[in-house]
Amino acid sequence: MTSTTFQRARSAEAKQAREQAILDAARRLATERGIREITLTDIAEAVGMHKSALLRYFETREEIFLRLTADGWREWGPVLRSELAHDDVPTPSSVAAAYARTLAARGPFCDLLAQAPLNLERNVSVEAVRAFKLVTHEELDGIVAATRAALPDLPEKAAVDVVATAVALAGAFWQIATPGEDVLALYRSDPRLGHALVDVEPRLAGILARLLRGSMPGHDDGPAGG
Amino acid sequence: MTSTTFQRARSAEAKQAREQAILDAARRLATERGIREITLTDIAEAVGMHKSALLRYFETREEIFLRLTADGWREWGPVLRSELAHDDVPTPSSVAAAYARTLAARGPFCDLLAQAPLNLERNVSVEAVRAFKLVTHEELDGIVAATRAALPDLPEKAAVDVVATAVALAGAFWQIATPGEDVLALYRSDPRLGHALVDVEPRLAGILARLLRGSMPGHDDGPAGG
DNA sequence: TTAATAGCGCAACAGGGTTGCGCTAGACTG
DNA sequence: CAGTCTAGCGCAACCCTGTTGCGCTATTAA
Repeated sequence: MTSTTFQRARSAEAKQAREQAILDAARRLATERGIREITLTDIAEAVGMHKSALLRYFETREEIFLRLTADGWREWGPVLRSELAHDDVPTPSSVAAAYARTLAARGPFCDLLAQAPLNLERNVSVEAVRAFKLVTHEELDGIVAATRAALPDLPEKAAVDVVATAVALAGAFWQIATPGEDVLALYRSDPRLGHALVDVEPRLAGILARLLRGSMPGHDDGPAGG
Repeated sequence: MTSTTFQRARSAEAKQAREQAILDAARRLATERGIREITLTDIAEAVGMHKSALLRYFETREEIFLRLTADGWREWGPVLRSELAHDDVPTPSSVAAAYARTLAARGPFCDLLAQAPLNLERNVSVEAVRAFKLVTHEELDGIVAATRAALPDLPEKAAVDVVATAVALAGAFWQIATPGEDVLALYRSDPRLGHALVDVEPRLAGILARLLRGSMPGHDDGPAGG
């Protein structure tokens, strides 16, 4: 890919560059089709090397995507924090909208978020899980802090739950919103399957807004009792 | 399994009984280990037949679990509706608790809920997806109705979102809460990975309660403005 | 008792991830 | 610049799981 004949990576920098090339190729493919559809062979020929060579850079197929997920967190976190920081009059609605907007704009990341606990964290060494979780929790803490800076009354535990909910829903809704062509046609044809068609961003924004409102102090079943 | 020598199923009833035996075996195995771990061979030898014979009852491995998921909805729906109906003084908290209690008591169902849109609905005929979605949506409608009967002020769309959120979170939390033995040990050893340890029921109950409170009319960013 | 039907096991196949072997590119030495 | 050593890579084999075609024979009906 880089040159006509494939070069071997011997220096540390060359190896790191190759590792990055693999991640880039995997990400590009993941953006085109879903993660489920991508095989090691696909990635290998996109990079221009044999699939067995990939596994000298990553211990397993899953580790490649787990790394992409960590990268996704490191990109999404700062973007969301920045949006929250630049929100002049933050309200539950506007904060929720920021979550929904930044997540919905990252389809492949949502795909990864859904896959991570199910498939990705399973066929990987404990060390890899550890590295991944540390990144995740670090970004999560940053997002929690930014959210509470925007909405100071929001308790910390509630803020953690909001982030967890946003991530889980983004993953789930993305999966529901992107079925195969044939299934999509089915949803459109049968009126009874109407709400199988999910519009991720507004749906997510609405739910998170209501969750945030209900998470503010002074709501102990008050407005809804009996 | 049923008798010493395996009997062939020729009558319609016998065939249906065998189909059910396959589902029962798959369910039992799914309760012991996760769904991910179960192969066709496992199910086959639990039933007492060859794996290739399973595929004359189900078009694919995924269809077996998709059918189990539909069964799960048909069991969970009535149980939850009944709990909601017998709630004398329904509040967002008590309704949320009912959701959380009934879901957390159904570990394998949560596992299926997480797997369904990712893996199960993918390698299956459109007809099978259709049948599954019809069951799902029917139960979902019933649950929405029961929820609004308990909390009459809750708008319909908000109720649909609550059910969707409950299901998505139950699936996601279940996956996070049941990693491999080694990963679990990791979580316990490293204090920084503290909130990777999720206690599904109270967590779910808390989030759903706050979501319900925030979904009641008269909360247009009011109590949290500025 | 015989003939027809069709459920099932077997064994082969397909396609994905993973591993061991050996070649040779590429860097280092004198 | 030539020789040597190291280690990155391709190849091919391997494993495991889901899936399919073939043929036997249990089962049922005549």
